Amino acid sequence: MKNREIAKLFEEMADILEIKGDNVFKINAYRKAARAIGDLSQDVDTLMKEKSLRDIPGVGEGIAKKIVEYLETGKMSKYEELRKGLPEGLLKMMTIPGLGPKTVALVHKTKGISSIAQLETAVKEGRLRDLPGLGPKKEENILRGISLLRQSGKRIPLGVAIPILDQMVEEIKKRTKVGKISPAGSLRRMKETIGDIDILVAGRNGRRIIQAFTTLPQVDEILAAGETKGSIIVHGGLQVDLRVVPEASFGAALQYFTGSKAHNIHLREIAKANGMKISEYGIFRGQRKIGGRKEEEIYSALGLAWIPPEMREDRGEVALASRERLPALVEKTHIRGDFHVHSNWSDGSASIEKMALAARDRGYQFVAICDHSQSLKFAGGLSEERILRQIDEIHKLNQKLSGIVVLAGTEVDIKTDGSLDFPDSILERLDVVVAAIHSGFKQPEKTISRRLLGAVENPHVDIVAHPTGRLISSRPPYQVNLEELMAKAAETGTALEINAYYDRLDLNDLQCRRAAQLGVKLAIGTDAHHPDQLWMMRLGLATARRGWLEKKDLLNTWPLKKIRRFFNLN
DNA sequence: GCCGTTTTCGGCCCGACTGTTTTCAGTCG
Repeated sequence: MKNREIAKLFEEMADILEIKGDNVFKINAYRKAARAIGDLSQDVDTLMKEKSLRDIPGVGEGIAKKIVEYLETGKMSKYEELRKGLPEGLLKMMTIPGLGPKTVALVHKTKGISSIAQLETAVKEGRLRDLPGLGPKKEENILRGISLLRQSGKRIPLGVAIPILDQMVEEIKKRTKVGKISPAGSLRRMKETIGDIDILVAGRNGRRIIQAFTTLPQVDEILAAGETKGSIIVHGGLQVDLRVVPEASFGAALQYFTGSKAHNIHLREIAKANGMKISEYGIFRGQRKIGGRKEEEIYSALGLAWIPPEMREDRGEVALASRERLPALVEKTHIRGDFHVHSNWSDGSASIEKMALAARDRGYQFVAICDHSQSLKFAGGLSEERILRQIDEIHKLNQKLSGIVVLAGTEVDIKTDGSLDFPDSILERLDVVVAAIHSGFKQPEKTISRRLLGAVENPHVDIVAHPTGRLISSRPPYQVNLEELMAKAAETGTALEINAYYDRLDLNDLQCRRAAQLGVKLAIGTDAHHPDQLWMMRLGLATARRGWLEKKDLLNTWPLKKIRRFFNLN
């Protein structure tokens, strides 16, 4: 799958054209195409063979030709040509916050600067003073941008950002009187990683609210503090922006700042084509404001159904909203249980009973205890004898507990040779068999795919856990032919997991969507090792919603009876 | 470079903040 690779090339071409001062619309066209290609759930190679590259929105004759050239020859001549004579360092300089293409081009042209290090030295030696538009403040900003880039600049997992947000919102509420307050941006869309946190507040006294915000104890640095916008860096290097708007514009602002950018541009195009204009203050026909207090007013003025934030990525949702054909996304209240938690029998830190009671407190009807299997020594994997004892213990516990059913399960290892870590005689005694790869991540695609396909074909395996093995902040996915895996899972009635652990989210949003298209059922498991981690169901649910899943697609929403039938249990 | 129930040419989202400006450019989201 070369999608990401190609997307990156176009993205880089856009950066280069920007430095060269080329037509901004052409630059945007490249960016738009790059994003669309990066978002594809199907292989571009397949699309090329089907002659349907031009069906990708934003891909026209020119870009399609470039894709074909790259897939056939491994090279893109236009890219090579643009790259020629352009130091790598210039593109790196573009990533310094506050520094854009104009400034990069200026210092390169006039001072021959072509790397971040050279830029830093030049500023410190005062060699940029004579340039137009470069005063002392700007020099200071460049240095700060460089240090900011060095200490952070990375996106953080959603599951790390959410607790930070919750704490800040509490603190702001304590310190000043605010009306409505809501996260916006990628956090509200529940994207798997967050670049910065956006908070939106309805209130009258902007200056006072911004003041309360910029003096929070978490603040490391203040980047901006105006009438309506404050921007800070908190400990750990994360940027948090807060905006204050009047109550009458709150909906418009929430819509606007939630994005995504591509989604908003799409809406604005529709508005413009129909003689309207959208801004964060409302939707207008001429001078007349026709909506803005509520988010729904923006969408309805455009003839669209309200679109859930998780879908706002310009991946086809706008067209569906115009035809009243949006999927009815699965909701929190639909969730009846968790398919994958650990106990202190393996590497969890709480007893089975504690996990069960915590699940009951969350309103669940069932929870599956899926401890590791024998090979996983470092995780305290259960021997055959111990898992039989655990099954007994779970049966006894179910006699005792009311209001929650504990399912006896396992997270059985798929070993490097493709065999499962328990014999069928054990697996057939379990309610839920979750199979997963924990070793041999570097094996070639054919080998890994064969291991996973073997697991899916085993009649006792109900769910394949974290199917790609990626860790968001530290490990790329292993090589697996997902398309083939999904087809086989659909055929055998095996579910694929949405592992909701904050560093996994595996399958991810687009993969979920593709799976559902192919008729695969999904099952969220939090992989919680402690009762305090059960909340991550929220992350798994978000991933499901971002993957456009409906109630029927997700086993967690089904009654236990129906689940048992799907798993072929009596 | 893309795109078309206004268009195959002439458009292509919109506003805040900052800094260095005396009316605006650059950057960001």
